[in-house]
Amino acid sequence: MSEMATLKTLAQQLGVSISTVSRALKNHPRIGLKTKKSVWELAKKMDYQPNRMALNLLGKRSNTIGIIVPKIGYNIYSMAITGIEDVAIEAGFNIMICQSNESLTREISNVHDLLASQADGIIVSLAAETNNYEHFVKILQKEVPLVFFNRVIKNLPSSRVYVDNYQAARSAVDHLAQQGCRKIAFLGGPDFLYISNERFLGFREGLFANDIEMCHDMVVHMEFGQETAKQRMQVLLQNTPRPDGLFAVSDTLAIGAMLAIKEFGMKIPDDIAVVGFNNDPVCQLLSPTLSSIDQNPYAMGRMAAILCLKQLDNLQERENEINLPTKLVVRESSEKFRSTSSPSDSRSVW
Amino acid sequence: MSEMATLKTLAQQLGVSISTVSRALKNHPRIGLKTKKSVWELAKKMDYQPNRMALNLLGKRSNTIGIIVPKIGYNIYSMAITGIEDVAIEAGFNIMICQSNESLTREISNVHDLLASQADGIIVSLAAETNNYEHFVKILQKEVPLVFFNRVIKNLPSSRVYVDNYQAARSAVDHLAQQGCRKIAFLGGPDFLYISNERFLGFREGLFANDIEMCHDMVVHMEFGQETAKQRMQVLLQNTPRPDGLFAVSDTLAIGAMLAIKEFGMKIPDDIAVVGFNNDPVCQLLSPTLSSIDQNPYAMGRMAAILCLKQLDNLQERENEINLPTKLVVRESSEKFRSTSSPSDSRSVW
DNA sequence: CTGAAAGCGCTAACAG
DNA sequence: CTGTTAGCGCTTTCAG
Repeated sequence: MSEMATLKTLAQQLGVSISTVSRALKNHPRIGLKTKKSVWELAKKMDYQPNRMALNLLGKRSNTIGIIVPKIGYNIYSMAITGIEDVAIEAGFNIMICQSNESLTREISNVHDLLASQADGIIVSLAAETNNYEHFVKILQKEVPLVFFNRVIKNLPSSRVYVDNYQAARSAVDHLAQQGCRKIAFLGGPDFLYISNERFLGFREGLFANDIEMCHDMVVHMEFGQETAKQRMQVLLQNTPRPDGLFAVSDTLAIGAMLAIKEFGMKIPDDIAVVGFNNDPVCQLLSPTLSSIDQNPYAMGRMAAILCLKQLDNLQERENEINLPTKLVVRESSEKFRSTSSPSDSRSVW
Repeated sequence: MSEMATLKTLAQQLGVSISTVSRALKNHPRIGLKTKKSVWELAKKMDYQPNRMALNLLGKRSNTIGIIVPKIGYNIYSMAITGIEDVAIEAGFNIMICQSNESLTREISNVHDLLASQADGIIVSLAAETNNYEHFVKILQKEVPLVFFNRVIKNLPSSRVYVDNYQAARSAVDHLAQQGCRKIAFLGGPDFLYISNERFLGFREGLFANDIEMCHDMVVHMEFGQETAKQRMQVLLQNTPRPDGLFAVSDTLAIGAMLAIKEFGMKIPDDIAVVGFNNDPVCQLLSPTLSSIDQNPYAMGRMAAILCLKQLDNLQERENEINLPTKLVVRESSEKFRSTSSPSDSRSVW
């Protein structure tokens, strides 16, 4: 790398002291106008940029906030990251993104990397595998602000941003019941994952409220992954009774299930109606288009970043909890009686 | 943030000098065994972590490589980033990801941010808008390693990783011609974008080689974006003659076009055969499934990172050029005569 | 109005 | 085997 201009360089060339240059650059009141001018000019000419590492060392801040997500390729995470980024940049922070790849081991090493890099705050959405929270306790011990979003942990003194998963699931089941479904299956993530469980509770309550009996072998918990979902659905389709409705806790799972259903020769939504979760853009491209619950990941990311910065300013602000609204977007995959009055491709129910 | 343990802290507690602690921690040969032990123990107990900022300041390296991509949500970029990340982490580097959002202004500010953060190297895939390269010249002037991938610039002394777009496009056209298409349309990105142009040249040559006349109003250049592509395709469908084949330089454009074709009431591939570019996972989920050119973005990312690190070690290694292979993945959208012998959902042609 | 000096956390000569 | 010193680039007292 070419020798960067430093305060020292500038000072020598101008025959003044380092501190004068420093002050001139920051428009300090008691610096001579002509001195200021000449400093400014030389700085521009030499393209001087203050050395961030020195600043950071001095300020004991890295001005970086770390992010850990399962995979940046999942639409909700790329959207959430964009939200975090927008807030962070505006506040003069950089972001450092890590992918856990749904692996606990990797997530632990992500945490260590971020801590070693002196991240000023850490924002996390859990890996599917994560059933052990020691690495997060470490963050807390170091008093580094910690915010969870989407896949959150409840019993840790940290902030959380997520949606009312219980209500969202209930609304999905209500909708399926309205479509005439009486045997509704549930495709969920690992059962120790809080949000998956909340969605299950909402599901169960939905069945109850609609006088539908819950059939235990229609409730499936698994790792996330389209292929796994497909296999699990294939099994469900062999069982008797066969489901006539399906609620999946992610669009990826719903898609895997749809593939299985099609291969099995059944029609969606006529034989089985399907509702997913996340409202991934791909939902609109499927045939049939997939009904799903939208949770506005961009807003979730923004909120998470805001809470993180708040903690940085004021340690008291630890442990905030924000609930964002969801909306069920109804599309072809769950609409057995096609509404004749609906002009657009989907209707939204808040 | 709680007071982090520093060398000073440890030294004071042990009643030795800072340098002794430093040396003990690095297993320096000439340090007493018992001293080492006690240092090691206290360090573990206090969870000492060397301060990265201090290290960086000293080494004049940030140990960070910067990445600028149009959008992390695009599958090829999230895959490429994963490739870069894997290489970088193994080499002890962190990555800093920026999104240009296809905007030149944003890209310029990304470059400034990364430069200000003292990125040790920068890896870029151009924004669609970018038709001015001054900001990259600035990187070069500072002698910061610069590597382009996928959307590259040719006439700048930097490294490049991309595929043989010309050949890839030719193979797509050859395939369409084999399917009996005689009026093949082209949906491209901005015409000043090098790779889009190369794909156009391959397209043109493909037509020529197959004795097909090029019809100028079947060649469209535009911003990237599904909606725009849909609109542009709607126009093409009104024209006479109407295309019976389509090659799009990205899957997003192909998808926009497919939506237009369906709405217009034509059948894919029977009336119009379609081939996209990138082999996004969504290709397999569409109806019909979309034929596309795969360019192995993960490998592209890895390669870009490797070239970047090489430049860091040795400035002479500037300006490497790597060409990765592509393969055309044939799916339903372009197979007019369904092969009876094909058991799987797609055939691959290298 | 400007300069000198100390210090952020760490390493690497240079001395013992 | 261990301590002292200087210095990475910058800000910030404290002295002029």
